Amino acid sequence: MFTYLPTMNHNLLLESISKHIQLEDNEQQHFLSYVQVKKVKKKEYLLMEGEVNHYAMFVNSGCLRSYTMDKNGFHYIQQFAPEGWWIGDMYSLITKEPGKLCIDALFDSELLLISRVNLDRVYKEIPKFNFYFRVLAEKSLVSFQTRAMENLSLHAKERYEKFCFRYPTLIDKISQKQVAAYIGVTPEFLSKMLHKDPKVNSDFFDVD
Amino acid sequence: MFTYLPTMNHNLLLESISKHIQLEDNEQQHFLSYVQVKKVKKKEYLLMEGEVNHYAMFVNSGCLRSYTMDKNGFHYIQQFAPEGWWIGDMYSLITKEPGKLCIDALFDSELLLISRVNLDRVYKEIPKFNFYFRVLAEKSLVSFQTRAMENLSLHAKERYEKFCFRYPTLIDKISQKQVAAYIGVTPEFLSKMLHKDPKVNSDFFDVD
DNA sequence: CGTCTATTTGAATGTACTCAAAAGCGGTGG
DNA sequence: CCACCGCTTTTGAGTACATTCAAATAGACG
Repeated sequence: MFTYLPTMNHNLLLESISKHIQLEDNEQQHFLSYVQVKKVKKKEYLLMEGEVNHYAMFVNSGCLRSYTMDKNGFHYIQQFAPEGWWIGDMYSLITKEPGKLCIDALFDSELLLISRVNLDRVYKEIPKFNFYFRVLAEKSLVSFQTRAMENLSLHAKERYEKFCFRYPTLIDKISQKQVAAYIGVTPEFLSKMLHKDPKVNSDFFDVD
Repeated sequence: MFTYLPTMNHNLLLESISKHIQLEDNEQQHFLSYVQVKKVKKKEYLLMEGEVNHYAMFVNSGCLRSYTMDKNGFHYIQQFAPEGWWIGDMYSLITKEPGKLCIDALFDSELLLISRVNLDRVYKEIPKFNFYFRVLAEKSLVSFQTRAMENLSLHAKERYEKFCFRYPTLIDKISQKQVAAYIGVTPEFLSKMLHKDPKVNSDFFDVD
């Protein structure tokens, strides 16, 4: 038998889990036996439109993104997943049917994968993971409820500010094109928006 | 001691639960002891902006809505909750902090309420409810992920069609104003949209 | 019946898109 | 190390979708 001792690769994930539930040593090892490490290069696909998503993915380093495409080839980014985030096509994971999301890597990344099949085993064998993933799903739900409303009610500039607030570590790492696809405008418009009216606080220049 | 026999009021809820988990008779009674019935009149508030949401609400009959307001007094409807739906301010329920949602009744309605405190007891005393509410949260998550993307990528007309698809029972019951607040347009624009270009399929009228 | 709210309609306006073309930037190969 | 290629960013002119404001009409409810 293998023993599944936690390695450096698992630190971030175990830390996330320990914030919500307490695992016995054997439970931890049992859980980690269901987890595999995967390294991907920038631009590598983890899921393509129309595929069934077999894995929930936890990002150890790097950054993934999930997005949909419309008939005109426009991208709409559903989520970025920097270090410490989970990502996947929840629809496909739940229903086991082909989904509409693409997932790929914005940078070289290291991931932890847990297959849907193993996830079901985890729920059955270590029921407290129902609690962990319930809490995660609820938090994610709040985040998407908020974004759904923001996408209706806010102008592009305000959506840009929300983006900056939500992903402060990404602003200076990803291209404007990615940001545009997240806030739902064309790259051309985002460029114009960021140039005109450069948010100069005129108070700084007030001279008598 | 009271006994908490299921009444007609609980049928819909028990049905929903039984689709996901199986309860022993004593578990069912235990659960129902945490649930209270509430009747509300049309336009009655269940939660106002800035309040802490103490109850998860299940709609037995009638219909609730949750919405936010912007500085101009515009309404943006996050969700309708017709018969058989859960509703609440998930942010406030999770964090125990004041939320930004308002919840009120579109029609006279009958609700089942379970307080956050009792919900925590349920999770502790009948852990399989973690499974039930995890599955619900995941489904709701998918729905809001989808809507967040739709609100970025679709035109008003397409968002209207999605609304019709999502709430087929509501189309002929609620006012255009409510629909406008859900799809994120002004009532004036929705009115124009529904009048011009009345979706006549010209094939039907093709004469040689 | 009267009042209040929802709906309709029109004209002027604004936010964001489309299309086009030029300039900038990064990586790769010779 | 430079030249080239592909992709991103910038900029402009014209357009489209949706809003604002205003006013008239229709509907709902006590």
